[in-house]
Amino acid sequence: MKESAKSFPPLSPAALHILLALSGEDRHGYAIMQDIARQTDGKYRPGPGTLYDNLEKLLNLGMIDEAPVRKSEDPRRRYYRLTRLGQKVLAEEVRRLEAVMRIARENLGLSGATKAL
Amino acid sequence: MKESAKSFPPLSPAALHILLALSGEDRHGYAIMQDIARQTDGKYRPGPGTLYDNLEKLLNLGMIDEAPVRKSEDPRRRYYRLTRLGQKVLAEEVRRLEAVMRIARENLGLSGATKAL
DNA sequence: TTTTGTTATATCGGAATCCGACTTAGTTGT
DNA sequence: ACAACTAAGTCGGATTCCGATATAACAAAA
Repeated sequence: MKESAKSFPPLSPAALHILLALSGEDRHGYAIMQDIARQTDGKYRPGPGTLYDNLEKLLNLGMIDEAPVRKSEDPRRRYYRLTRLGQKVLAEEVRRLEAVMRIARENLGLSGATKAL
Repeated sequence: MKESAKSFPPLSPAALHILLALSGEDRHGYAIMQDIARQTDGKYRPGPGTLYDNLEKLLNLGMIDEAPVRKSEDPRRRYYRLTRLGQKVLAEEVRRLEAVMRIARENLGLSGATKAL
C-alpha cells in the first residue's frame, strides 16, 4: 500500500463533513454530529451508524487518529483528530471541489453571492 | 412525489458530477463519463455501473429527463438533460458546498486564490 | 432518591449505492 | 473482413448508508 494521498476517490459527503468538523479542533463523536448539523444549518444530520462506519474507515485509512483523553472531563468522550494525511486529503478535496464549483458557476450562471431566488 | 427540492440529502459525488456534466449541455451517457473525467482532470472516473445506477435514480427523482434524439447523429446515443428541478437542486448544492468551502478555508488556513472580485 | 432529560458510545441488519467486468452492438477506418 | 473505438446496458459482490435500538454515565429537577 503506497498511500501517498494522491488520487483518492472523492470523499463521500459524510467523510467530508467529518474531516471538516475535525479541521477546526479535536472533537468526540457526539460533538462531530452536532458540528455537522451546525455547519450545514441543520440540512445534513448523519445518524450514529454513518458516523461510526466512517470514523472506523477514516481511522483505518490513517486520516484521523485517537486523541488523548482529557482529564476533568466526561470520561466517556473519545476524541479524534486529523492526522497530517487527513489534512492533506481534506485540503486536496477542497481544492478539487472549488474547481468544480467554478465550472458549476459558469454553467449555471450563478454569480458572487447575491442570488436569493 | 411531493418532494419540492427542499432539504435533499447531500448529493453523492457521482450524482453531483453527472448533474454538473449536464449543466453545460445535453449529453449522452458515454459523453457524461468523458466529461466527468475531463472536469476532474482524470481524478474521478466512474464506471458504467455507477453511471447508469445514478441516471436511473436521477430520472426517477425528476432531476433529469430524456432529450429528443438528434437526427443525423449516431442513433445509439441517448441524450439526457437537466430538468428545472435538477437545476434547482444543483444550484442549491453548489451554494451549500460553497459555504462548506468557506469553513474549510478558515479551518485549514488555505490561502485564498479564489477571488471573484 | 427517584426520575427525567441529555450526553455519549456503540451495534445491528436491511436498504441503497458503488463499481468494474462483462455483454451486445453500431460506427469508422484500413 | 478486420480492428478499434464508440455506446448502452447488465450483473453480482462489496461497500456504504442510516435509523432503530441498546447501554450507560451525567445533570438537574421532583
